[in-house]
Amino acid sequence: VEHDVTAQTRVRPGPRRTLSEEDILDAAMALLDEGGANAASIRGIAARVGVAPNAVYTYFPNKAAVVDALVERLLGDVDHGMFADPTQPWRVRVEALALELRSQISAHPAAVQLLVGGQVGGPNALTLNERLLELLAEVGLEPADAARAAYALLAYGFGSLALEVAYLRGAPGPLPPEAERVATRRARLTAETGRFPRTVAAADTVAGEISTDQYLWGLHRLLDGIAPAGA
Amino acid sequence: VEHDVTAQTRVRPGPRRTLSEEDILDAAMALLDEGGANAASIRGIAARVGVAPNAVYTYFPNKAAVVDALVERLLGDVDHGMFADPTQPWRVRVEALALELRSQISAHPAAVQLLVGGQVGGPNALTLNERLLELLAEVGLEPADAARAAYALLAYGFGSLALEVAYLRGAPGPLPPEAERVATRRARLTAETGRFPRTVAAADTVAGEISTDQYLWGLHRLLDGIAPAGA
DNA sequence: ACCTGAACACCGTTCAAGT
DNA sequence: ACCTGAACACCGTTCAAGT
Repeated sequence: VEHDVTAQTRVRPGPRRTLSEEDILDAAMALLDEGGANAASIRGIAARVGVAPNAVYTYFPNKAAVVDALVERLLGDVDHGMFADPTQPWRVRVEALALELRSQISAHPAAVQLLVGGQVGGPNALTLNERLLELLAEVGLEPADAARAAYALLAYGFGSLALEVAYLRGAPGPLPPEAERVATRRARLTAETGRFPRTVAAADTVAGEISTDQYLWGLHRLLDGIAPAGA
Repeated sequence: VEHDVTAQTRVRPGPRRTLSEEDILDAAMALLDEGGANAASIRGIAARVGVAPNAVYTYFPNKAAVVDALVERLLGDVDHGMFADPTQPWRVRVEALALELRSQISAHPAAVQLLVGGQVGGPNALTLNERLLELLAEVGLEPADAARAAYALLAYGFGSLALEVAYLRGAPGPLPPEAERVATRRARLTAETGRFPRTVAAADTVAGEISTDQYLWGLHRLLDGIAPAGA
């Protein structure tokens, strides 16, 4: 074997701190988007940032912590602009938040599975809940009803997201355009026309409707029930 | 080494069909309940039913198929009794279905994660959707609104379940009693009193309330919005 | 403190082989 | 058709060691 010069320049252990928590989360998110929930592995992240697998444990205690941080960062990217604007009608503000959350999270479909697995109890998650409670208090709901209403709204938004992403079955990549999703859902069902006529008909009826419109329809029915007077 | 008699009685490959699909699902469910979502592995299932890991592939093509079958069986166990009773008021029937689904699924908390990952498009899932659409049609909703309402109800129920189970953070075992869950949720938050006063207050306000009551409150607000006349 | 190689105890899945 | 052992390409995590 010839004299190996590269052996001396080869990466040696030692403090370098070329990485940051953000770098790791960036890598995790990229893997998530490219390869689905399973692709965001510690080993995959390490490979992507060019480091040994166990080096990740210098930045996060375990994989759950990475996932939590990822979800938190995602929630932190939610734009509070219109939601926080007190000059807007409260329904417009709630709708804006609902749409922001939906677009932010469904931009990374695989993250929804992580969301459901985790606690969603980090600072950014709590901040969102806090702002929502403030708004509901402004509307005139007494604390107990505001609490119940916030829970209901959260559950509905959460569930809609899960239904939307269920379409993918964990397949990697971004969500296809809404029209395509609606068409696919319908096509899958047509085989079942005999046994589930109403389900198929329902897919037909709302076929022209993008799923965001269905999402907003339900949201407003819930709001109707919560504050019927239309304060 | 002495003469090994057991070597001849040792299990040999060959057709025996001592197993059934049901046996495999039973094992998967038991592992799920005992050890959480990760415990329901192909290898774990195989070990529990006393077979080599790859023998499972005689019954199911892959792990996803096992999970799908598990979810389908869970939905098949939902009791349609009161929900199917036409003599009952429609709200009572919807509530009965909502409670049945909730109790059935939260009896196996780890299954919720599987539910979110999968399609929930099997025969039993479609049957539930079909019956719900029938009922909404009986109430007098036109097809398009019935479709939207079914979607909204499904999303809400789904999301509530996810929130309920998020409490566990994937820890194995059954859900603790509701009172305990409410107390734990509150205890976790008290550390944050300064930054999230309303969120903490909300946890206090509804602390005496079991989460099923919160679930039903939201359900009825949604129903109020869907059919305000109270038909 | 930050990183390494090596190892441990796992995964899902495939393949060739036995009955 | 149903099962086996062995293997492949993965996991998350830990440990001892290097700088």
